[in-house]
Amino acid sequence: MSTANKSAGEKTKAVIFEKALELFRMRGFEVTTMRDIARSAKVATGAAYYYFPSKESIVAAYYDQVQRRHAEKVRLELSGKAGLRERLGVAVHSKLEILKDDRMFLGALFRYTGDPDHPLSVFGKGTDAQRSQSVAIFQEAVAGTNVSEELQELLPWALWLAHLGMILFFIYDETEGQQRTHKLADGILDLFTQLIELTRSALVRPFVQPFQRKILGMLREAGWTGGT
Amino acid sequence: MSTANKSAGEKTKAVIFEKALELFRMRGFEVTTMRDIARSAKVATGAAYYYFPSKESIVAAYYDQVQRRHAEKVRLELSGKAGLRERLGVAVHSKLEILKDDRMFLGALFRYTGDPDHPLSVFGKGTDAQRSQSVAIFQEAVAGTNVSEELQELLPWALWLAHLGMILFFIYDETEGQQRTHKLADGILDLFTQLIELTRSALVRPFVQPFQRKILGMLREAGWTGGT
DNA sequence: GTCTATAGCTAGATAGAC
DNA sequence: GTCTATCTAGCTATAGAC
Repeated sequence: MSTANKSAGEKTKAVIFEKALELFRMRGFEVTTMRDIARSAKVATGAAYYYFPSKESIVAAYYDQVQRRHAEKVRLELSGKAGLRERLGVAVHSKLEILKDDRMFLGALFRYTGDPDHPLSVFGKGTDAQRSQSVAIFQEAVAGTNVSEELQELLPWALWLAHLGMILFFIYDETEGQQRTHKLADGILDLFTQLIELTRSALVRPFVQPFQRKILGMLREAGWTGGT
Repeated sequence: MSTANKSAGEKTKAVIFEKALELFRMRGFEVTTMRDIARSAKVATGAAYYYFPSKESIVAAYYDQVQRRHAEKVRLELSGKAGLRERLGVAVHSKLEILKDDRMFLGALFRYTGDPDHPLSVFGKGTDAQRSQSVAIFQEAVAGTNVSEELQELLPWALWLAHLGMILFFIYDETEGQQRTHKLADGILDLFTQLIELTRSALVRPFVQPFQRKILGMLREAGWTGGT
């Protein structure tokens, strides 16, 4: 990272990137222009476009960085933690911590959610790779804990989806340190964990099992493949 | 509707609106320009902006129309239907039917989801009115059926949220007549209904009740007020 | 390969004349 | 209420310096 062992180009790219984030954080995504970014990085507008084909692509690059950091953080903090609930807490809260100063422009990530063909659509083909990486983090959190095989497959996706919802809530959350989001996240994770517990209870299983089966069947019919 | 009993301005506005939808449907939202719309409606660009302050505001007007139609349709089809499951089916499927030709540009509705302050953000203050109207439709569907008071309050919001998700899925659904979405919708509504049934079963209630309470408490802590 | 300077296109949005 | 002219900003293109 930082300035060591980098070609001139990589340095310039890094400066543009950092200045862009600085402006996004200070003023917001919409109002920040590529001209502003270039000026702030002391390069020509063309240079900014040389490294980032679009303004959104800077946010995409930012999110790549977020995911690298998240993966690293989770790997670190997860070692030694065995309980499912605790592991899920690490995965979710560390993500929110990484994002904590960037609520101002995080919304740009959701801009093309409703446009299947856009390269930056959250659910689109263009973001397959990032999505898989993100799901993999939740897979890691779930792995090792003793849940059924079906759940081992389904849970990471459900958690990924839930975590997207949490990020959205996070963006809207104006409470100090976004405690409201952290509390909600804990509540949701508690629910997840307790529901999984229910799955195991011999008394309730006959009632819950059909639901589980139904949900899985439904998702498969809806085109969910579990990760292809 | 149509051309009777309208001032000149209202007529122009209607023409611009219809031509815009025509172009959105044919070519999509992004690639359609305000100039295209104005040209197609045989007015100057400025005239289009006189009636619609932004391109997105045309989609917003479209969505207002959708909700009027939806409310009407639901009121009509709901009369005589008493079962909860059946009533929910009416509410959801009629919505999808109204939207069926407009998947190409429906995504524009989700553009500002991540921007709390934008007037067209799905969860923002600027769309409070539309949101309440939409929730009211689900309230109507739930009303009369015998569910607990707490659920009477919570369900419409949950359904509204679920229906948003369904619309998103709908946009991505390339199957003939979007049957996949309709099937998924049925599956989700089945789940909703069966879970509510569970709530009533004396055998399982002791297990389910705490969950219900926990979810309500969680949502209230997260700022959910149930409709203020 | 890295970058500047500059010019130009497109399209959303606005101001002011009529 | 409608039009013409103009502004702004994302983005492209190019020619040339190093």
